[in-house]
Formats: sequence, structure tokens, C-alpha cells
Amino acid sequence: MTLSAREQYRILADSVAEILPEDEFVAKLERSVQTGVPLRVKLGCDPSRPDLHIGHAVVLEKLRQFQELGHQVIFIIGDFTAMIGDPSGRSKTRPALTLEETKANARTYLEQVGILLDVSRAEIRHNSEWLAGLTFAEVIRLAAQVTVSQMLERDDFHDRFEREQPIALHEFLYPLAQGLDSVHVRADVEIGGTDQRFNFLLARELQKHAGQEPQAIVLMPLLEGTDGVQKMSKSLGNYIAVLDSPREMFGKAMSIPDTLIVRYYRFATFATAEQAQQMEQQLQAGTLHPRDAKALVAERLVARYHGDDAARHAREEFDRMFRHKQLPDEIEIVELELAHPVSVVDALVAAGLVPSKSEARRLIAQGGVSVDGDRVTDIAARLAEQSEFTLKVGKRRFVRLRLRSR
RNA sequence: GGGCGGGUUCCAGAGCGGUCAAAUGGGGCAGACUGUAAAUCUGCUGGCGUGAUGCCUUCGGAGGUUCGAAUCCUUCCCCGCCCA
Repeated sequence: MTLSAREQYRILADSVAEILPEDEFVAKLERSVQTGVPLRVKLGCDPSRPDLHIGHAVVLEKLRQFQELGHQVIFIIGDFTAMIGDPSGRSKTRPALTLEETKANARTYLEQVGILLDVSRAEIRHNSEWLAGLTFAEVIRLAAQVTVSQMLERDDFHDRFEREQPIALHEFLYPLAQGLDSVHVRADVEIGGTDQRFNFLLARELQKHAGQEPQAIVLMPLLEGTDGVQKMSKSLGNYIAVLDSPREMFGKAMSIPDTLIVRYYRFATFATAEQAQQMEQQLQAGTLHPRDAKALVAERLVARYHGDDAARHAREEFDRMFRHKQLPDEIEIVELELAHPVSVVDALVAAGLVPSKSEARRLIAQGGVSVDGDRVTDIAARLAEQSEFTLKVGKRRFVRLRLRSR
């Protein structure tokens, strides 16, 4: 069921941020169709951060399309680089991983990828295969292929250089290592987020040096995080993880700013361009309420990772909790041995709802704490002589506390 | 090797002998409002403790001067820029 190059292009070019260079990409597709040889499509993975979020999914979805069109997907586990310790930028201590950790992380990573596409059909390689054995002489020869000013073209290097912030020498080596990966797997296409443009282009240079046809580059848009400003990333804490529970996923999706609704619809739930456009119009015309639009996006998102039932349930629960301010139907139960009388402050800390007593006092003073539905107003309040309480902090932190007397 | 500028609370960044747990912004949290964990507004944001202008621990590390130090001195570590 091989589609023509043109049809493939139409599918693959949809929703990309950029394809570089466009004509080479088309030529590769045409040749693939003619010869029946699938394209080798590379995706690099960072095993130091195995938690996938829905921003990654934008790329994986595209990869899935390649796979469905019969092309060969290649995952490169960056185990070698992870073992050395990625310095990139400001993250101060990103400790070097052991081989075992790297392996375990890679496994988790691929499990999560498996939610979105068929990992069993993909080629999985570790870059330690070819990087670990390089001699220093080879590294120098490699480094000689690129100039410092070329390196400084890269956005973040440039930026840091301008701002007089440190750039460690070995940071220059990472793009080179990544580029070597492309050479070693003979990638026809490399796919990633738009922030990878420089690295991917550098890989083309290395491939040319190695006498290979340079890879085409498919760049996917970077999804903004739930804060609506910065790109989604784990370290910024503005992400929705692929493994988030339905409730969390739904809630986080509901917390995105209105301006992001259509974008999430499109790139997080993979609505078609037409659907997205339609939503946009309805929002503008006022026929679709932003809240409802967001709920639709949230529900579709949950449905993708947890199924339709879970999605519906998450939606109902969200309405119950936030529109009607009732309790969720499942509350974590914490059992503690505390002797009466127990102060509310102590209970909050013991139940793990707040990190310190000072914090608990602050929250009470601000009216953010309730016990069995009644707001606590007194910092020195104590729990009544009963064995079970529902503690609530803010709008969405609940615990059912069971006290056992000793 | 030399010169200069730096290392402050989650982040950025003021402070430069007491009035500093430390300005301001960001982030986070809470409240009000609401259409949601949107937006907006308000408050809080080291720990312990309370009828408190209370106690303790923090300003790269270690010492020291002083009644008193984030602020001065010594030394060590780290970073940036420039010159060589």
C-alpha cells in the first residue's frame, strides 16, 4: 500500500514547523517510492530524562506517520553522552549516569514511546556503540570539521557568549556527537523540535565529510508549556507527562491560558488543520465557550493516553471538584498514629499536605484550609475527638486522615 | 601569568557595619472574582513558635575584627571579561 511520493509528502509535511531542505526531502521520498527502499528516519533520545511529556508527543506522532508509510524509524539512545553528563546550559548539576541507570531509563523511555508508536518495528541503537571507542585523535579530526564561529551561530551559545556566561568547551562536542550518530546510522531524515535546527544541520556537514548524502531535516513545533509562555519542559515544571494520571492530565490541560487552546487542540490532541481552524472561528464568533473548548481539548488528550472512559470520568470529576466545589470521588487515605488532641497544623504536616508548620499556619491564616468542609480560621485549632477527617488545602489537595490511637 | 568584575533566599537581582530573614521582578502557594487549576485583583512565600517588638539557621567555604557582619579583613574554592 505504498503511497505516491506526493501523497506521502502531503501527509508528512502537515503540521511541521519546517523541512530542510524541502527539495531534498521530496527527492528522497521519490527515490524511496521508486526503489522500494524505506527512508531511515532518526530520532535521538536523551536517557537522562526518561519522562515523556506531550510536547515530545508532537514529534513522536510525526514519527508514527513515517512508520505507517513504511519507513524505518531509528531511535538513538544517547547513552554515551548521558554517561558523561550533559552540561548543557545552566542546569548546574546533571550528574553523570551509570550504565545501569542509562539502561533503565532507556527502557522506561521506550515503554512510553510504545504508547504512541510501534517500537518493535523500530531500530534501536545506542550511541556508545560508536562513540565510546573513538580515540582522541579521531575526536580532534572530528572537531576540525567545524569552526568556532560556526558553533557560536547556535542560538544558545551565541546568547550565552554575548551575556558573558560560561560555555564549557565540551559543550561544543555534543552537537558533534549527535551529528556522528546521523553518520553512523546513515540517516536519511532526522526529526526533532525546532530547537534542534543547528544540531541537525551540523549533522549534514558531518555526513558530507563522510561522503554520505546529507539527511533531510523535519522540525516540529515546540509546544508551549501549561504556563503558556515557555516551551514545555520538565525542568520548568510546566509539562503534562504522558504518564500523568487522567485527573492530573485533565486538570493541567484546563490550566492552560485561553490563548493556547487551539494550539493544544492541534498539536497535543492532533486535531486536523480544518478542525483547529473551525474551533478558532467558533471561539472568535463566541459560539464556543473557551471553557468548553478547553474541556474538549482536555478530554481528547486524556482519551488518547487513557481511553475514552477515563477521559469522560476525568471530566466529570473536574466539574465536580472545581465547578461545584465538591470532593473528588477518590481521596488518598493517610493513616497516622497521633495522640489526641491533635492540632490542625500538626495534622497537615503529618499528612504530608504541607512541608512545614509555618507553611500550614500561613495557609490557615489565608483561609486555605478546611477540615470536613469547614474552613479553619484559627491557627491554634485542634481536631475534634474523632478518628477520621477530610483535610483540604487549597482547591485541589485532599487527604482523608485516619487516626489510630496508640 | 597580569588586570578588572562577580559568587545573596526557588530563579533573576538589590543591599555594602546595626532599622536585614534581607528591596524589586519572576515563579510558587492562598484568597476574592469567574467560565476552569484562564484572565484580573489582593495577600503570603527560611524554620520553630505564639495573646509576642520571641527564638534559631541562612547571603560561595573556613577563620578573624567588632558590642554587632550579607556588608570590613585574611585565606581558600568557583565563575565571567580583558590583556599576555
